[in-house]
Amino acid sequence: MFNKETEYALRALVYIQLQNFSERRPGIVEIAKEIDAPQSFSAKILQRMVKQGVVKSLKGKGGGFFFDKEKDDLLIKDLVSLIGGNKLLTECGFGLKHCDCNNPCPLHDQYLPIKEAVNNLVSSESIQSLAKKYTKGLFIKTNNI
Amino acid sequence: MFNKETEYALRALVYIQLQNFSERRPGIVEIAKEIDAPQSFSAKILQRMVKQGVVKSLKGKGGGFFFDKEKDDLLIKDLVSLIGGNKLLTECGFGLKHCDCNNPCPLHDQYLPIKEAVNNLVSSESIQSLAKKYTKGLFIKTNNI
DNA sequence: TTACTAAAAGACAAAAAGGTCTTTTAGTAA
DNA sequence: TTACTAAAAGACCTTTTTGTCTTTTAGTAA
Repeated sequence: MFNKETEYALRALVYIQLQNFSERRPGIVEIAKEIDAPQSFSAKILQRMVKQGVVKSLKGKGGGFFFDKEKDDLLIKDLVSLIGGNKLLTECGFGLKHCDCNNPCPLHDQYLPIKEAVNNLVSSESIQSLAKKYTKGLFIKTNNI
Repeated sequence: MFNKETEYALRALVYIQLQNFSERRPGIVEIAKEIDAPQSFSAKILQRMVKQGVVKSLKGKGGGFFFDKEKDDLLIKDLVSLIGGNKLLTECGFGLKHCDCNNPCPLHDQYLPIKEAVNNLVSSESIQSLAKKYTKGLFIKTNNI
């Protein structure tokens, strides 16, 4: 559904939030290991996230990544559009440049509800709501990856 | 939703079927132009389709691509799995290697019905059913791309 | 203030996706 | 049988995605 960058960002941010709930600030080595993603690549992605104000970081001993508690939850939709997106949300399944209800491609009728469901998913869930699913004990292992 | 290769194959095959309905066998130059796809790339893709028995071709003057009328309709699902697939159908939205109802990722519950809808789409539509939508006058321009 | 820890920056590299070009082969029609 | 048309084959190229590596900067704690 998402590209690798978005996927790693998603997992990393959920992990950071989960640790933040226990007043911990995980560092990049720990994060990459726990979410099973390449360390340098994850570092690069998180750096971008910090630059864009999505998450904060602290250097030096005891440092790591954390969310600003004052800030609103981060919707998956906003994360996705920040990184560059999910083609499912915008593009025509048949590849037409101008496909809509008035001028539909042959897949349009069946594809539209799928798009809407994806849109609904990314609009209704946030990094925080996903992290809470872990804390609610719905998942046994954090690193079941 | 699909990668470029699948998308071009889909459009090309629908166009071929549509022309076949009028007893025509379009050549690669015509096909590429009508479906708005790179000619050489489309040629390569259709050659693979011929090799795999999905569609037939005839060389020389008056030649071109055509479907074997004796054969069953080609489901989009089968085309997709032939080319290499649609990640939407198989992969976990969160990127977990082992994600299922017993061990769900935090996106699982919302993502599952989406997957099912995609599966339903590709299982219920075929090149022929899509081509028929054009012949039924649902679309004004064939090359509205 | 020194030693250590951790993020920041960005050049570089590998792999995959997407695409082009040239030559060969096969068939048709005149 | 010649000229033409069209697909087949495959080497090669470009761009994007995914990822690595090294150096620098910043902050913390002792």
